[in-house]
Amino acid sequence: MDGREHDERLPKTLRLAKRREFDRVFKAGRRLKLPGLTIIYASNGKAVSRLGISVSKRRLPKAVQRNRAKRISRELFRRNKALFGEGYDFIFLLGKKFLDHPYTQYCEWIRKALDKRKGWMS
RNA sequence: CGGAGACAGUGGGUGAUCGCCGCUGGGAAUCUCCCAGGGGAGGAAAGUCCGGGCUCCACAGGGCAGGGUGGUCCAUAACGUGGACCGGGGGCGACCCCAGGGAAAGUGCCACAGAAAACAGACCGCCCCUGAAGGGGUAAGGGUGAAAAGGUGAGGUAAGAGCUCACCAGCUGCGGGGGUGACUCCGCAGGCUUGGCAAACCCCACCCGGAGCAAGGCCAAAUAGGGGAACGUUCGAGGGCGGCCCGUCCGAUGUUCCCGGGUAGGCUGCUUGAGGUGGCGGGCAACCGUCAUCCUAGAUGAAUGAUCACCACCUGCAUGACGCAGGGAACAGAACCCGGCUUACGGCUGUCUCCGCCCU
RNA sequence: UGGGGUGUCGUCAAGCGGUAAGACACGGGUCUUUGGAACCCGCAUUCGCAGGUUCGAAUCCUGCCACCCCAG
Repeated sequence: MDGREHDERLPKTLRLAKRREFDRVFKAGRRLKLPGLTIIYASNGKAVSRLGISVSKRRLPKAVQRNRAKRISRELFRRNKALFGEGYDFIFLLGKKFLDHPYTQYCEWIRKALDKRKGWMS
């Protein structure tokens, strides 16, 4: 894949960082369920789409597991930014089974799921 | 060769592509981007079980309450940690384990069994008196129990008993030798001997103020409210001065400005430290001194990653050799910083020691 | 990050140094044509785990493990 054509960067400005931002998406967002992963999204009125990750200490009790799950989640968003369009905030809500499936499997699932919901873009 | 004991080290590497967070330099340019360089998890970062530094609060000194520690001497900033030694226990041994002060200050507990479980006492028994019932003496033997009031031998006696004696064990006191000390060795005297549990209450000695970096410090929107100044408006409510009007002051209200507290948010604390490495010196050692040298993460909805290839390195098969297949790790992720303890952990390497068997 | 609490049979639980109450459930039996109810009997050798103290530990001490709750 040619990195110059697609912007695969993910600086802090494309991340949700405040409690209010998370609360807004949780309250107003629509949900998309995958095994071990729930994607919540809501439009944000900006020119870019942003990512927030939420993982419960109850579901993944060890810090190593949580860190790894977050990193894989970031890669999923970063390498597939084109799929997520513009002007939306996404929250990846990670579950206990998230680490049971490999990265490539989730790439496939997200691609299919977002294709099916083409309508939400327009 | 096999088994065992005590320790120490290591905790993957190279390359490619796409990313993340600080730092330094430069450029856009205004609080965000771009380029280059360099840095970016651990031996336990963990559990949060102890101890300190640091910060704020409290505080004359001392005591009480509460909590902790518990052989001795060292080490240390300090410790519940470490070292050496003493005492006790386990192992053929290398070696390992021990909260290891006080029970003749006091209180309490010791189930069941047993006569009796702690100022002793007497079931069977033994002995004496006696016609028997019963009375008296005794603690050697039996039996119970986790534990039964020194052990062995001799004398002694109606039968017996430290009742007497010798030796042994233990206790107390004194003297002497060794050791800083815990303690140990030797001698003498005493009374013959006084159970266990203080991780039961307790006594003794020593130690401990409380909270925690979300500590603490600084900057500071919006909104509401507080203080002050200036100007202005009108029904000027109401009130003070005044006999009354006028006037004047306070004042509800409006605009502007200033001040202080302070929320969101931001900055700081924030990484150079009881620091690492090496040499020399002191000490049995823990550790200490000194010289040289090095700078080694600072995130904050929280960076240190993903994908691919190859290789160290393991496992299995095959073994004359080449090789083939699979895996490519385990435990685990910094959150103010150190010293310990404890727990988790795949594989590999090294040093010293003990026991057994065989060969020379 | 800091603080607090609980682990005893399948479930709810008492016991707090001396052979581990009880209830429900479960298994067997009596009764009944059968089922239910009732009655009788049975049911914890690891009291979360590992050491230690004690003659003796679910209970006391130490170290772990798991779960739950609270503050921000």
